[in-house]
Amino acid sequence: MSDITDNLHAMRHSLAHIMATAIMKLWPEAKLGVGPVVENGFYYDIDLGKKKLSDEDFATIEKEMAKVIKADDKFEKSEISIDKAIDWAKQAQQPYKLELLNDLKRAGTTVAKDLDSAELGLEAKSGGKVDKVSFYTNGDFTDLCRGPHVVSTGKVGVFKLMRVSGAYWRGNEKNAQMQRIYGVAFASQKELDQHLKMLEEAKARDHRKLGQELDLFVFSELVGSGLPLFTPRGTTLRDELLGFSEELQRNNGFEKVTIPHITKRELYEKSGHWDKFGGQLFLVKSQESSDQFVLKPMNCPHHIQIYASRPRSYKELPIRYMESTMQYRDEKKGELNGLSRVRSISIDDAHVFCRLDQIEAEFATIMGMIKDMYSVLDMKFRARLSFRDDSDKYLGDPKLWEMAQETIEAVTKKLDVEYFVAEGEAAFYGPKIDIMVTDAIGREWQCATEQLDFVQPQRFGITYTDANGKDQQPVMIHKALLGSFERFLSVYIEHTAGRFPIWLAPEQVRVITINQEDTTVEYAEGFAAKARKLGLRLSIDNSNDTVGKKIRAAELMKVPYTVVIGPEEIKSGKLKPRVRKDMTVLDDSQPASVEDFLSTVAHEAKGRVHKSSF
RNA sequence: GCCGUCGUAGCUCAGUUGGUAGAGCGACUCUUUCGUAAAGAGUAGGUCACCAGUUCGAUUCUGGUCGACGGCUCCA
Repeated sequence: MSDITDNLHAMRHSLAHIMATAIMKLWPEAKLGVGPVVENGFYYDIDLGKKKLSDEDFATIEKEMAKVIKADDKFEKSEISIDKAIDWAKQAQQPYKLELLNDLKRAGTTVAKDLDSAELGLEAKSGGKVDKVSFYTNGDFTDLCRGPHVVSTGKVGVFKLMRVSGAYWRGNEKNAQMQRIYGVAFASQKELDQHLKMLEEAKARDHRKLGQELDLFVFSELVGSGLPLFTPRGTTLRDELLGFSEELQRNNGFEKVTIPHITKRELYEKSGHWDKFGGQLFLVKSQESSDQFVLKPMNCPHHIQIYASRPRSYKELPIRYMESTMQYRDEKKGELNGLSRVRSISIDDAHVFCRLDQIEAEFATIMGMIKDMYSVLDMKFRARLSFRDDSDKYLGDPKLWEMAQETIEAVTKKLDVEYFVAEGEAAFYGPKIDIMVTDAIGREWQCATEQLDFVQPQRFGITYTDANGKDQQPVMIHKALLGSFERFLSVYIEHTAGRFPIWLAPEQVRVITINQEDTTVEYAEGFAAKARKLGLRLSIDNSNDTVGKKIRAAELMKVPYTVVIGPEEIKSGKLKPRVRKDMTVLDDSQPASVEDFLSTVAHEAKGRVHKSSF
């Protein structure tokens, strides 16, 4: 961490203390949980008993915080023994702090793994055993804390309380529900303003809002929550994206397969998913037999069955199956959100079956496709190498894991992809590379992924015959370029703010007639026929509205090209296309012949031309 | 699933301290035939999310269900 981010971290953390100071003053009965730093600010979990905070309380708390800041009290650090700390917690009537300290005393540094140890007064001593804890005091407020803090309460930059929400004590839903008060904080007013502006921009781009306005997808209470219905426009988007993904994959030796959407539950018992995710599977009961079916939550076990349908030779590896049909996961209600979290998911999924010595090349091929994909989509990304930690939730031979993680890192380096390692983010069956895509307003999202899997080939006992006639176990690689289409669309709609490049635009050209006379309408229809011959998607607006109003309607739908047709065009055979302002290929200052215009647009669409900024 | 907020026309919203509701946009009809972001007039459209309860009477109060939003938690 640089000095600047270090200082920002200290400021945010100090603000958490200042907020706690203010709240203790306003509600002395408050019981404090923990108050860590998060991405753009800080929060503090607080148990206020029956008092429910709302947005209206923020002004009061902020005012009280301002007093603390104005006092400019020094943050004084003190170190005391655990036993004394426990006495302090009892005296201060802080049961949550007391619980932390008791755990700390009982288990040393291994305690409270579910919490960020930086927020506890936990000093990791070389021996691994904690005997002392540190406290910070500002004015008459003292809190168990490791720090770091700024020198005094006056040095904390600018902040704003944003929201309050429920949060379980120590993240466990069996524990008490506390109130999490969340604030953002920056070094300067300018940075805070920028952040607030970004949030506003994000709200304006919200894919749920744009999805409705641009007529891309809808939900129906009768169908159910988390089950989006894609309109013709939305389906065009999906199909174009899928077409591109499949084209890339086909060019790299992937073959499409087709599987049913239901399967006997035994398939997932064998794969290990039933144990791990059984609660999130939709069950389907047969009325003809005693079979218990489930809706497929994934495709890999099916693909394994295709692989396993006959003996395989080392010569035919790698075998690469792709598949993008819908999958179903019974996500928890409260987690559903627009398209970004749904219960019906389609992924541009594929599974590679290969030999150990082919892993590196396969990973490189997939990374190459990811680069192609996001270059055309005009989105920057970096790779998160999701490795295991030392917990016991992972299956398979640790040695293989280690070897695989090394290979993955080597490939990423070799292909010159920016990356970082995230321990503990691996799937239970193997390490993976997750692609973190940055959108136009700077937010990062996980989209593409490639994952190594040693576990399923073993569980299903699939083999190939090597050069010596011996059975060997292949390795599996799971991959997705876009990831879930639903999720990707949510990201991409917000990235582009609905201004899709020509190859993805559901409606590429809109033809507006200046009047409803036969000659005008016939000319427009002739124009449309020529355009459709070139594979363009367009519509004619010959409604009885003014030209201005029809232009406005096309603008609101973010149609890339709008063409007005009237006596002038019919006479000259030339068009003056109105070009959506972010488009760069066609210049709308000059009239163009019908043929030139259409071939330019068709060429742009076919070439998947994108522009450089949204 | 949990905590909190919310649900009035296709959309955005107003309103009813309990006596079954209104605007703008959109749709439809007519007039207008128009030159690059809203032409004018009229008409239709609502079991006030759903189901119970209280009440002479519920869209309004109470309870439950469903759905949405902000978080928590989870994410193959």
